[in-house]
Amino acid sequence: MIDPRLLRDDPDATAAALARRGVDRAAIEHLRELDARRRQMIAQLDEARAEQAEASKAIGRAGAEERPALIEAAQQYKERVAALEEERDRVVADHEAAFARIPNLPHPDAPDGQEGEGTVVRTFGTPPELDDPKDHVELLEAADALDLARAAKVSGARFAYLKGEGALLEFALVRYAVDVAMRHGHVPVIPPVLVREEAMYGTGFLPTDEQQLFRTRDDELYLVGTSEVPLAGLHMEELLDPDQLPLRYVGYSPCFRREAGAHGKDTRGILRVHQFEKVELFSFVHPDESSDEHERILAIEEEVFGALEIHAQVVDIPVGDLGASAARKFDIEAWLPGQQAYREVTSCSNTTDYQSRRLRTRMRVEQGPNLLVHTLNGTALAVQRAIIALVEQHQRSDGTVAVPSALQPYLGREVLFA
RNA sequence: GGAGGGUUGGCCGAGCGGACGAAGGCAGCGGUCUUGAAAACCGCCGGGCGCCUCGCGCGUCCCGUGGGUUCGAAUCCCACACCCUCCGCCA
Repeated sequence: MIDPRLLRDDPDATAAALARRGVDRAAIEHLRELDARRRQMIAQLDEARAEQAEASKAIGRAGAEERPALIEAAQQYKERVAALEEERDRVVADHEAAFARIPNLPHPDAPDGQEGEGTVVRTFGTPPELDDPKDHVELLEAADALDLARAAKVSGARFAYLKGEGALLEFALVRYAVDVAMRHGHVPVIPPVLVREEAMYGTGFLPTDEQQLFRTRDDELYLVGTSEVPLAGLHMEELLDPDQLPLRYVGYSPCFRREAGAHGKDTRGILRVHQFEKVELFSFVHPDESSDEHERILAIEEEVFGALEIHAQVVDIPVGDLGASAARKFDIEAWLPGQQAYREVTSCSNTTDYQSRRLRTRMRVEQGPNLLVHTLNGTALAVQRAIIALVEQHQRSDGTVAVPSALQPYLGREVLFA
């Protein structure tokens, strides 16, 4: 949710910023009208309530003989307040619904453009030289580290079994990534992965991404698509002391995505599956510090992949491809020899106060009004995609995979699939 | 799954239809005292929204959440959530 006051105080600049994300002027005007009506209704209702309270208090002070007449006279206030409350509720609901669908204001430095038009900021690592690269499915299945056929029988398309060294690879990568994050001050967390609607709404996945979410039938809970959701919710409805900030976490959890609308896309292997595991970075920071924190999180991501000796590029995502809650986003795209393409392996977003406004996570300010904190999230390591990049880039002609030295202590071996 | 108890401000804890945003205590902040500190004493000490003559003002809402009764609800009624105890089940 954006700040309604911004629209009130500086409508032109706000409209211009939102126009970059495709929100048109008519929608802006509609929001302004709803905001004005809402405030008018609140003022009217407050006034009516003040009158009613005054009348009621007079009854309390009055003697027994005067009361019946006063009570009768007070009846009218009750009806008027009730009518105004009803109208206020309607206006507030309209206001909420309209604002909930407005995406976050883009960061001034975020580039214009649509999906696929991002700016490559830099590349790192050395591109592998491979004569006849196999893709991850060939490599992993040959080593019995991946079983897609049986997963399809048990769970359907876009599910997988990681077995043997495939399963060990996950344990090693996760622990490795968590260690890197912890070195940078992030506290490890295993969060709940079933959450209430409120948490989904608060993080901006509802109402805009509903078709991406798995929902439980009997309990009105959602399976999270990322641990960003429960991590963001960790401090909902809290007023934090400034000296508690920044709060930095690293979560490990499975992630569930319906991938509706992605039919026929990335159907091979484990690049795009309904269930995967991810190590996620999350920070709550003072609003002045979110841009710096964003760079910090991106640096951790680069460290994770850099030390795995994976060649990749950092992309500044254009405003047309941002999620609803993000003001700016950087992806790391690793080179996948099996596809001869750079594909997204991490993503980090600065969601400024968009999530904290809905989740009501604030910080105390000595002088002046308390502030909403800024929240940021980033992928330390998405297990399945990291496995793909790792085995495809470090494969050797005999189908074995060289383990980068940073991972060897975690895996307990120098070569996989031997 | 069954039975019972609970949810009040940063914390503890009173209040059980009218003067209650809520006693009292603790913590915190400011002051008096003191060479300094402690103690003692005095004062301050929640949040949201709205208004504006933008004043360290005014109004309104918030005692788990949402409804209801009433001129008036922290207090009465209903539903839900969460926590605790016991039984059952269970990694």
